[in-house]
Amino acid sequence: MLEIPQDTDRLRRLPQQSRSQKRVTQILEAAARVFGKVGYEAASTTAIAKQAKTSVGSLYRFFPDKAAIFQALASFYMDRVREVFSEMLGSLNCDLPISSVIDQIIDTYYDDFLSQPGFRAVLLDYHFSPTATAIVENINREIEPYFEAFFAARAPEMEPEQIKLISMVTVEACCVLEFVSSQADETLRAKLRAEEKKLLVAYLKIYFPND
Amino acid sequence: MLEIPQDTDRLRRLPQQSRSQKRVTQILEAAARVFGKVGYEAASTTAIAKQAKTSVGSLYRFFPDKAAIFQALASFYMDRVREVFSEMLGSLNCDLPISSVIDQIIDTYYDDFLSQPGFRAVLLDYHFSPTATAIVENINREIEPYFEAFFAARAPEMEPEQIKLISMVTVEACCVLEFVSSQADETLRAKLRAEEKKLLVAYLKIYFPND
Amino acid sequence: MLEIPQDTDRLRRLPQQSRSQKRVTQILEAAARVFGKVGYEAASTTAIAKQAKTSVGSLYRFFPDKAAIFQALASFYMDRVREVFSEMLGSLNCDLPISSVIDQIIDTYYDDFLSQPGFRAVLLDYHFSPTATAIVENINREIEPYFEAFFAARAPEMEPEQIKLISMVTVEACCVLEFVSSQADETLRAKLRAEEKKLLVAYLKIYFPND
Amino acid sequence: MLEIPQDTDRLRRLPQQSRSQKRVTQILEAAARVFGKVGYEAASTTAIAKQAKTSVGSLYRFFPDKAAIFQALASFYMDRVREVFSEMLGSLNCDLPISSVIDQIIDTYYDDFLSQPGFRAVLLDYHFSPTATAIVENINREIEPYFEAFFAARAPEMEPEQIKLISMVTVEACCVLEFVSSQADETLRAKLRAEEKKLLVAYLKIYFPND
DNA sequence: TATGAATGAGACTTCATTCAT
DNA sequence: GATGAATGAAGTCTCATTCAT
Repeated sequence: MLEIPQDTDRLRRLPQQSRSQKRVTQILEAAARVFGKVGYEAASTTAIAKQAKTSVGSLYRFFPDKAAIFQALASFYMDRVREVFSEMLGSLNCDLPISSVIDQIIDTYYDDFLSQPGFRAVLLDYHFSPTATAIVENINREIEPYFEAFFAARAPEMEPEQIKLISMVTVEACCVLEFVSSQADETLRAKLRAEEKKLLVAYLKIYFPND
Repeated sequence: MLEIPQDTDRLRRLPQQSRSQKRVTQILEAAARVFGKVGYEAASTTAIAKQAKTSVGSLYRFFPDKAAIFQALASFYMDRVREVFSEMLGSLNCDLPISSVIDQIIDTYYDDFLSQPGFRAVLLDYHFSPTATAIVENINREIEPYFEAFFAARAPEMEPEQIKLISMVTVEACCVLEFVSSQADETLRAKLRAEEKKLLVAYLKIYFPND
Repeated sequence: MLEIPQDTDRLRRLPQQSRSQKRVTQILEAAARVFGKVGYEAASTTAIAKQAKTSVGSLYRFFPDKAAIFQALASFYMDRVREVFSEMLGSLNCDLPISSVIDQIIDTYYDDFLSQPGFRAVLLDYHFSPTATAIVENINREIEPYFEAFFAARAPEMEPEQIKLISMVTVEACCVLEFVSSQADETLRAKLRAEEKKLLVAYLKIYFPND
Repeated sequence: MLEIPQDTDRLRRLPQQSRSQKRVTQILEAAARVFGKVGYEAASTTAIAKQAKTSVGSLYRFFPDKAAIFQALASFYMDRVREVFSEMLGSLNCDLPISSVIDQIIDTYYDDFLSQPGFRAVLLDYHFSPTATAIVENINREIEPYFEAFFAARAPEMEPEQIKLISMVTVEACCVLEFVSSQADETLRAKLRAEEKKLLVAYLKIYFPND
């Protein structure tokens, strides 16, 4: 649902897709696929172009170099993440039990992001590709502030530092099963996801026992 | 303690290291450093050879190709992981509270494995490098059986499938903070580790409330 | 005065420049600038089109390929050179001392031709660009006949071969300072030009001592 | 005689040509040929490697990039020019008539340098190739000081500035026929060279009438 | 007819792998 | 057995040229 295509609800907002925008989108989608499959370093611009059903030349009309494609992809995801999380955590009914919140968040994060190989590639390559590291801010870092706000609302008396820590753990814990489940079958994935929710809820209950 | 060097207790035990073995060890250590710094793809065999203070030629006497080095490194870590975990989980006093067990396991896993860039590289590249993926079995999968045995001993009546699931989650959860903390400072790392222990213990208490 | 622009007296004479002719002129001017700055090989057709305030597409409507632009530019210069030299050497009063003739010729050659980067580019690239070499006749070769006629008039008894030789040397000598002076400042350029005139006059005095 | 080969008198001086030195020499000779044929921009590193009967890989072991090859070639020629001219002008008997000096100088300059396509390439590309321009000092500028010293010895009372000017003209005049004669046949070349000597001598006689 | 996006051959450069010394 | 120079396939990127709009 969050694939980069132009037919997304989210992207439909753009007035009308000019030829260029369509091309850029094609390339980013292709890049997501290729990076997702083999990683940044092993991804060749030719392969990306082929996936995008264009030529290298066209690709280079839009992106100065390979790193820029990665960066654009990362930026795209960051924007989506920011959008989705801010909307989700902002609009939550404050009386909702934490378990419901976690339920929704994990479902969204998995379905919209972690399930996409391109997103996973950005997450992983961040650790290595010198360019990538220089360019991409850890995407997860983007999400933390939303959790902080959310937790602060629940426990106004809690130390900000404490809240920050819990938020970090929460965010990271969201990725946990990503790595396990990447090769698992559908049924197992579902079970694992359920477990992950339990994991996170159990943890948060320590700090927010009444929610 | 788990650095690959030949001065390890473990390796020194070998009657006496032949010249070849020493050379292989050097190369693997070098590979761990280089893979750990730039990842599999960006690592060059020349760089590894230089780190190992040998020549590419020598390197290729021991390993047929770059993938083989990666594989050997992964195997090495797997063996260590198996050793350490089997020893640790096997020797645990069954009356030990789960929190203590988790405490020890996480400390060991972090200090002996995740703190090593080479180990992290294997973990990350496993997702991409086509060769690597083909070659390396998910290291974590190696650890699960030990947890299964451990949990089965605690809750003999539990469904094997259930146990398997809990083990998977437990193993994965051990990696959680790896990614967060890689750039964090010492103090923060310590705090995060403490949180991670809470996270896992809270989860396991669901299934083993009396431990 | 010899810049290629359409506002030249020479070109304005054309009944009225068709749109096409104007466009061709623009392109050639642009080509002169770009070739003059970076040379034939490094000049890109896009850069030429941009300089000419057209599109590559339009450029290719008039010229089949890059080499053709170079050729056209060279032809243009050759025509100008032929025009100017024939006029100059044809209209000279035969009683004029050789030094005055040289004076005028060198001034004209420098001011109208060699000072133009485009002309220099043609002269230099002639030696390399395989296409260019195949296409362009040595421009200087165009000028020789005029000198030959001129010298023959002065020394009717001289061997034609001898005259040919002197003409070649004369023509080449005109270029001499071009290369030195290209980076020199105004004052130095003037001095060098004066010396060049002396050089040539001294030489010609050998053969035409009374002129 | 000044071709870059290792069998030159000049280069023979090197104690013994190691494998590397031989390879570098091969590459530079090849570069001289290729640059000489098509110019810097149009010369491909592959073509140079092929000419040198090596692989691109080897070429890049010795030179970081194409520009470096050009630079090395230019440096080589500069060194030779400096050597040859300093030796020649330094060792000249001061009583020698100027015509003899010019005779020898022009012969040497032509036979040892200008006849070599590689040398001509360096001379020409100096005007264009941005890298080349940045790198190479105009070789001719190297020669001027030797002429200045030489002329100053002949006419101690002459203004230094005047001497500088004459030297510049002399050096440039040496190149004159280079361009004409590059496509001329043997006989014509000889004749042109003789004329060039006359040209220069006639000019210098203006300033040094008694020599 | 004018435009400039698209194409893809080919240039430069790197690096896994081989092999002569 | 050790070394590291040599090789060349493959990757990134540019630009002459074409063609749909």
